[in-house]
Amino acid sequence: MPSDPEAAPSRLLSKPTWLIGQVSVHAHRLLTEALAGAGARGYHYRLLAALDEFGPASQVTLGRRTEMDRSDVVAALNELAAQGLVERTADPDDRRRNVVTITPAGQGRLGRLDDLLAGVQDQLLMPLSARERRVLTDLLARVLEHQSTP
Amino acid sequence: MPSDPEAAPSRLLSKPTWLIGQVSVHAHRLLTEALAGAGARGYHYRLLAALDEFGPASQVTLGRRTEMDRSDVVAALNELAAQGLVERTADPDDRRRNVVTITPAGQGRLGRLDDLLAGVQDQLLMPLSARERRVLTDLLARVLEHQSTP
DNA sequence: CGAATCTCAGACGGACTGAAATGA
DNA sequence: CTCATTTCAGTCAGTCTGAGATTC
Repeated sequence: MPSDPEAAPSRLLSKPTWLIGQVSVHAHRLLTEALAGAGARGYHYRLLAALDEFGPASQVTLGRRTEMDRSDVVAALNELAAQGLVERTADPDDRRRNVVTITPAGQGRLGRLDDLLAGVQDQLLMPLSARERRVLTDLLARVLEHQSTP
Repeated sequence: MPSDPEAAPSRLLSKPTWLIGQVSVHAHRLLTEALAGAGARGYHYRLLAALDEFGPASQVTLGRRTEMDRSDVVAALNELAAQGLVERTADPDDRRRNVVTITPAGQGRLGRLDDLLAGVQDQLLMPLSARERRVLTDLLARVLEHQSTP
């Protein structure tokens, strides 16, 4: 019976795809727990961030910007609207569309979630210096950029 | 209507947790597709790698080493055994246990999957130099290490 | 007519839980 | 009796698909 029964095979530990997957699981758990503590979910933050940055938008556009399924956009907006954080109004130019707008309350909420998520980044990247964090972010962004432009 | 309807909010694009999640999704897709082309799944590779590196082991031990659920270990081993890549034998010291062993055919298979996965790493990290790849791997490993030892 | 948008109900694959069977 | 291991059936949450209603 070998020494450490918890150790992962070195084949896996040395593979970027494995490391990224493991870190991603960890990050997702930190994120979900922090948001749950504030009564929110990742979908809510994504939608509020998109509305705050780009202004009012239709639901399909929101789905594209936040990488969300059309179905999940509907459900998450229902929850946000019930709390008065966004408003749905019929688009006068195209009455198939809902134009979704962030409310002042929604912006306040977004600000508080921003602080919360900044704490999560800090928690995740604890072992790295400020410089190393920038390097990591830069490398990841470049890998991601290349994905969309092959 | 703003310019690029595909652009994600900068709040998200600048957050390590978001970047890691996006890269992880991309990496997982590359991995799954490559393995599917060879008629395999990630679980198969993980199990073969653990068996090759640490030698014969019980199913619970394999589950801990590969981060797999006990249930999924059973199913994946069934598939590997059906192809003659592993063998299950009763442990003479504790007959509750199955001792799982990799066969020569399994080692051959593992070698071929290794080549395949090396290609996937290359594909994922295409935009980075060899040095940058090492830096990225090192930073990720340190973040991960800190997770288990808080 | 065909195409796009919103909405809901249900499907679908992956991960996990519970419990039976076996044996220490 | 209690605990550990293997195994299967079933559950569960997250994501996506199909279809209907509406409007262009």
